[in-house]
Amino acid sequence: MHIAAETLIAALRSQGLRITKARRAVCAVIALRHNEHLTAASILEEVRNDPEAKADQSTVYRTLDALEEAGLLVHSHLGHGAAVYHLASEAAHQHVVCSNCGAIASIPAAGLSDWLADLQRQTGYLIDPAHFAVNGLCPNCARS
Amino acid sequence: MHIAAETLIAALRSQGLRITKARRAVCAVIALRHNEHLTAASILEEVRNDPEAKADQSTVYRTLDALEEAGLLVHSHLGHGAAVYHLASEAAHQHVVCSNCGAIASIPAAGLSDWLADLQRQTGYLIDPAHFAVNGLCPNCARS
DNA sequence: GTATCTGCAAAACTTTTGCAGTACC
DNA sequence: GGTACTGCAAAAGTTTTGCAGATAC
Repeated sequence: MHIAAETLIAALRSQGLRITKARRAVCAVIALRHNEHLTAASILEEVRNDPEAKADQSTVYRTLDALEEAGLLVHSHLGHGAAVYHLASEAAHQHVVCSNCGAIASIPAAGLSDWLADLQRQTGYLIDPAHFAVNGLCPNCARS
Repeated sequence: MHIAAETLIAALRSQGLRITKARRAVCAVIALRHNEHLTAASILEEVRNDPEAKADQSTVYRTLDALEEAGLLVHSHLGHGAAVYHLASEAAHQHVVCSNCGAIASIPAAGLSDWLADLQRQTGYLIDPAHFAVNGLCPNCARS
């Protein structure tokens, strides 16, 4: 799965939002690293490494909010620490979070749709199948 | 499902931990309210309402840690706010969290074991089937 | 008696917000 | 030119930690 920073930028523009250096920088990082588990902190650090572009913490958060509002990004609070962001356009996948060390693994969603449909019927909630988290112990921590 | 505060206390004692007023108070709240979605804050408030027993914030957290360490309690960070605690002895269940307002609903686990087994094979993670979270929109928020 | 636990206070961490100035359209 | 965005700084909310004194065993 690949997405260009320009795609994100274009989407922001089409929402009537202004395109600034800070927003370009954040979009660039997301486009480049979307297959990792991005946190606001890691995005901020990455942006700061780029001598061309700088953006404040609050601007990063505001940009992430804007992207989420535009439906391009989703985030959630998986473990004990910071929220994880990823592209809404990515294939649905699950996260497994280590209860001990916080390590995160991804696995594709499969064999879940029936269960999710049931869940939706039972709770009345509109389930977001693209994103949820399972707790467990990662191989390392399980050994101890 | 019912559990007595004494059961929790006994478990702590059997771990070689000392039984104090603060720990009794926290255990009492958990025993009483375990079917709600307990947060550290709500437990603290409850303990403070009891004129007999008082416990500091940090003591509540440390007691919750101790109970978790003893395998009696689990907690996880479901939404944007505080972590939710519940008894490990409770029947496995899932949480559905509203991405918008943070409302939480529970549903029983069913039809998931196969999928979880697969997940365990694929990731090497030792999955905790008793606890995980699905994101979605609650009926109220879904309407808007 | 002594190791463990508590309360207090302060810090750590993530995220949000107010506001004056900057820059996009 | 005017509105939207940015940076800075400070606050809010949850959880952790250091330490001196208290208490369970």
